[in-house]
Amino acid sequence: MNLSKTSKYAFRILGHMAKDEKALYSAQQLHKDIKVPERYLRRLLTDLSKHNFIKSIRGREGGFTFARDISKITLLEIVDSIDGINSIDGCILGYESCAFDYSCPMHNIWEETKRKVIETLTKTSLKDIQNKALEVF
Amino acid sequence: MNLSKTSKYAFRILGHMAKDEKALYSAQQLHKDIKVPERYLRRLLTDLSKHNFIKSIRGREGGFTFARDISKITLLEIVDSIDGINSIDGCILGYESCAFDYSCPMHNIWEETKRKVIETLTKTSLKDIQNKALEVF
DNA sequence: GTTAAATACTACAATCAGGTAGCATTTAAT
DNA sequence: ATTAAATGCTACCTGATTGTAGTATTTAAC
Repeated sequence: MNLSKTSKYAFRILGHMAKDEKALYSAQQLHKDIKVPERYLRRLLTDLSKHNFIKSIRGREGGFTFARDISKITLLEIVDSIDGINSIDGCILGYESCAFDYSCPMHNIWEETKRKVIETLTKTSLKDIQNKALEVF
Repeated sequence: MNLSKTSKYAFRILGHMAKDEKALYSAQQLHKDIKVPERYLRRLLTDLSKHNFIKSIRGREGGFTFARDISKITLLEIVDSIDGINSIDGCILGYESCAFDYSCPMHNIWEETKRKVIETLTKTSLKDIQNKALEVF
């Protein structure tokens, strides 16, 4: 169960962009709005556009805008594209082969909790968090 | 939401030791039983004894044994001692000040899930996982 | 066509978690 | 006393993640 800092940044970026889902955002503007280091943010934006969450428009008056319907973009998909599903779904003791017949001592105890986490990440789309907060950061 | 590899190692160690809760384990023996790098394991054992989960007995015929009742040692306490409670309880977007009046866009959505995770870690003690698995690793 | 403002690429620097090594200390067996 | 087998301390190594910088490329405005 591990959410990298980069995934958190991705949540911030896309979550913020979702507030005005049709708008075009420049890296510079986003940097002013959310707390992510500028150059790292820019690199991450390029990355997110390669994963087809957003699309980039180059040149003057360019920027980033959503590539598809934000009600179809789930939080799990975002984490998965950056950290991989195993970062959430893996064995809590870190064993590679923990499943089926041979399971770790915490397997059953942790199963339901993990399911709950994955369920939330799966059923929550960017649309769902669109207008959720004041975001005074 | 972040469980470090070290916390996972701690779970493995203590979980394994719980199988025979009164026994004395040497670092060498533990290294044979669970998959944790030997020197790192030793350092971690010293650390766990400083946190009073186990106690160390030095000298020949020494080793480690539980310092207190394993039904009183919760998984949360273990994570907390290594990663800090914030690694579990912190804001999913990584904001320091996400709480109360000003919260991040995912605050409410994530709250319940987080509560579920913390609940499981809090109510599960080492006693609870004592004889749970085959542990064929 | 030139300029300005944007993204793209690539390499490098810094930080941190994970892992290793050497030597010191302790204590039971002999 | 000596030895062997255990833990304790501290410094260093390594690799992955995070963050920075320089330069190239694209495109609208003029």
